Amino acid sequence: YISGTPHIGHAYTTIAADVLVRTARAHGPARGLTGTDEHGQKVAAAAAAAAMTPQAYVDSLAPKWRELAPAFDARFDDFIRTTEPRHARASLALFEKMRAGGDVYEGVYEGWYCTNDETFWPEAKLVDGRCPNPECRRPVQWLSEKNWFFRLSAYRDRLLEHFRANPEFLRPQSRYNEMMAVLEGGLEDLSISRSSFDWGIPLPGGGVLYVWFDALINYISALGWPDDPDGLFAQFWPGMHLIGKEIARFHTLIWPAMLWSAGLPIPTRVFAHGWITVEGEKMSKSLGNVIEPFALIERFGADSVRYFLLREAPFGSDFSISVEKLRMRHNSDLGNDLGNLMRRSLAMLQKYRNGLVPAPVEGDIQERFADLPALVDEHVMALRFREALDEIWNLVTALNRAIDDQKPWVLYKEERGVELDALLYTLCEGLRWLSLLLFPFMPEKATEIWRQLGLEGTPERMWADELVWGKLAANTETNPGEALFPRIDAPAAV
RNA sequence: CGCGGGGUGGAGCAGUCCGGUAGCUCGUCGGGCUCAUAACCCGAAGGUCACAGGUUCAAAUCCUGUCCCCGCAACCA
Repeated sequence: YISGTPHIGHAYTTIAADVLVRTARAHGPARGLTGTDEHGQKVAAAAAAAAMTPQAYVDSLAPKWRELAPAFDARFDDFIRTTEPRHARASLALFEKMRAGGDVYEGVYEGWYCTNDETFWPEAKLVDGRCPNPECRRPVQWLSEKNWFFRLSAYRDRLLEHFRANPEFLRPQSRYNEMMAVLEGGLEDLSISRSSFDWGIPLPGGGVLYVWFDALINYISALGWPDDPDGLFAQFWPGMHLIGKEIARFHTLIWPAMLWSAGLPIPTRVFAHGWITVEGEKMSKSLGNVIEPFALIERFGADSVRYFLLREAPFGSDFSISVEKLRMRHNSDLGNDLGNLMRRSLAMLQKYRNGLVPAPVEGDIQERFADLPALVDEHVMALRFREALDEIWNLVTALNRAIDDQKPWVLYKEERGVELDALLYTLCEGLRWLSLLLFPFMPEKATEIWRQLGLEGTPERMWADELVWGKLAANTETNPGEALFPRIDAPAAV
């Protein structure tokens, strides 16, 4: 939803989706979509306040949003704005299809309306019969407008059934429970058009589509539905949705009902992640604690931020971030554990074997981590990013430990070449695995590991072909280089 | 009785749905090592799992009640 500029929370969703898509691509075709939702009364009001037309207003904001994903190295295949013609076409087509099926009818939308706030208020919210907005408190009027309604109530039982039969449909559990409670309480029909303002997709008979009704459709309009000229809809729908927890209701109740109504398949799974808070408090301009994504990238690099957001807390629950925590993670996990592992490994290879990779060997590490790729894949596909990274870090730790256990500097001094070669190979091949496995999480740094190992291209490859122990060829010439994650010191005390 | 989340060693968090020796990261202390980004490895200390009842052979985990903290309650991920 387009409003102001993106903050770190938006980046969170974007990054998680990117990791998911990149991991999926390591197994076959996958497509990632993001974009902006640009209609609605709020946008119209904000535009008016800025003395702009709504279109000019959203046009002025959209570029910042389009930059967000690339800034974090998130590569999506498409970026859709709900103000694009392709989206209007699909939205109207879906509307018509639902109407033809008998689920859309004309009705009267009415309630207490505050003209100043341009908002309908439920009776219970009114304060002494006036607008509940503390800064308004004007008298409200009873307004009724003729609108289109969607027979959402008719889908309640089917939704309940679907939820019960597919406990994985909505994750995490807390959101699932919440939606079950809503369903058990019953669903009311939904007004899906507005006639009191005009910033939206115009309907043939007058009025515009309700912003949420059209916004949800972006997932299929971007795939080319209904004409599907490129076959994308056929190939990639139904897909998965990654959203913030506050819009679970729209994505798991209303959206599936809309799709069913039009005879289309519903999303395979919806994952509603939690909020990011700053030092335990909600980010807000008045508190002055907003973390600006572009500033973080400048200081830590996109990959460290990506890593931090997905490693720090279980995906799904709210979590509290701080720049200091990010700095600690950067230094300890990335710099000390991973970066230093690569550095010391390649330094020894350089020193003892002129930087040439010895012949492939198998061993404990290879055996112990044979299942790692499958495990990581399983975790990522279930949005357990933290668990996936925990598993990957077990390999990092195991390699660091192997160095300490086997003391290559002693092996070298005592001229125990076979043992030394075996260890050095294990380290290099382990690093190659790490590069492949970490690519979805940290594309740039993973590629740097790949490069320093002396490999061609990038680690964006099919796991089934590449994550085979022993694939790193003997005599590969490594290119040890700069530290992967240079230490970042705390700002000097003030 | 509005809705939701949470209270677990110094800090930050897992574990709670499907009861069975309380786990991770950071920090602290001690040791090892010297290839490496003052990095790495090993070991130790440290917790009445908010409180009170209950169920059970057994409860952080289930049930009941209480206290405290934090979000939300205009379409903000």
